[in-house]
Amino acid sequence: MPEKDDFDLRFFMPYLLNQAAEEASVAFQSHYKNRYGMLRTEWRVLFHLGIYGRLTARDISEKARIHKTKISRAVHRLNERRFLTRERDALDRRSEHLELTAKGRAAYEDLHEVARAYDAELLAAFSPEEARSLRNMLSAIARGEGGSAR
Amino acid sequence: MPEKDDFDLRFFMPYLLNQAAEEASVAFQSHYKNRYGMLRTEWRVLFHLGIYGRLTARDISEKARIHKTKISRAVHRLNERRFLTRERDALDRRSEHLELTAKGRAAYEDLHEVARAYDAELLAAFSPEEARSLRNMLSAIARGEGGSAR
DNA sequence: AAGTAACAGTTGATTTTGTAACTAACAACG
DNA sequence: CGTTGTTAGTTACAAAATCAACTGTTACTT
Repeated sequence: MPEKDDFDLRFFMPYLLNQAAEEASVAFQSHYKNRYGMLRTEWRVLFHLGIYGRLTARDISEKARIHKTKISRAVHRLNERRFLTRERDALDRRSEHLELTAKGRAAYEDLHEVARAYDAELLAAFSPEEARSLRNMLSAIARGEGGSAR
Repeated sequence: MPEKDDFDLRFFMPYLLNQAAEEASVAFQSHYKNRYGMLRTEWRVLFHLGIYGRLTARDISEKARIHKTKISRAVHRLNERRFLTRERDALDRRSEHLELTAKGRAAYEDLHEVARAYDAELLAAFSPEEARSLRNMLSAIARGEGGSAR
């Protein structure tokens, strides 16, 4: 007799994570979308450059775990709109260094502040320990821990 | 002087949630994809019908927070492959009731088991209390709690 | 009833994404 | 050097998601 339902779909992790991610992303999306007409990947690229300063597409791809084609397109658009500059590396002419322009930096700083506020708000319902624990667990899952399947 | 980085993007909730959701979903995807050639939305629809029994597209759309066009297409495909049956409501002929066929139920039961196992595995790195807490927090976020923006 | 609004579900057009194959540049090895 | 292998980034094509408009049906209003 296959024991049926002591396991509820509503608590199935991939599902729950998607729901939560969707909710969180959509709510925040309006900021970079409305204010700067950016797509999610563009916003992420911007954010990485804002934080780390000067990176190649590959650096961003690794740090953010975003596929290089997405990065490529995002960079193209951000450059087109003068949010960043591209500069070929003199020694290795395959790669290029990306950097925010003044305009890009301004957008980053604005959004950074909004992000911080949004984050605080999202976690307001939880205690600091809970929030810390949540972040740690999510990081672990994101890194692909737990899983003999891996 | 705008205080720069006491706030790390890598801990920004929408970002973290997306990473974790992506990781978890992709890892599980192979099961319904390889075994039944289903897409993510199809699998979710199947799962909902498996749990709740008899639903309309709209019910699923609400419960799963999936857009109705996605549901519509998923239902079409699942019906085509005889995983579910569609039946017009006699009283309100706009809506139709969806139900799993024997084949659909078999697939559901199989995947249900796999899901349970996957879930356990995913959470193996955490204690039961941590896991419980994680689920609760994710549910809260998914429900859109915390947020004067709402 | 007639007219308008609201709703379930579908369809088609437009955007985005994902997958593969490609170009250009470097590296390593004989 | 020349061949083979790798890497950074781009592009083309296929798959999928999003958005808007549409069909058919029921509900509401007068």
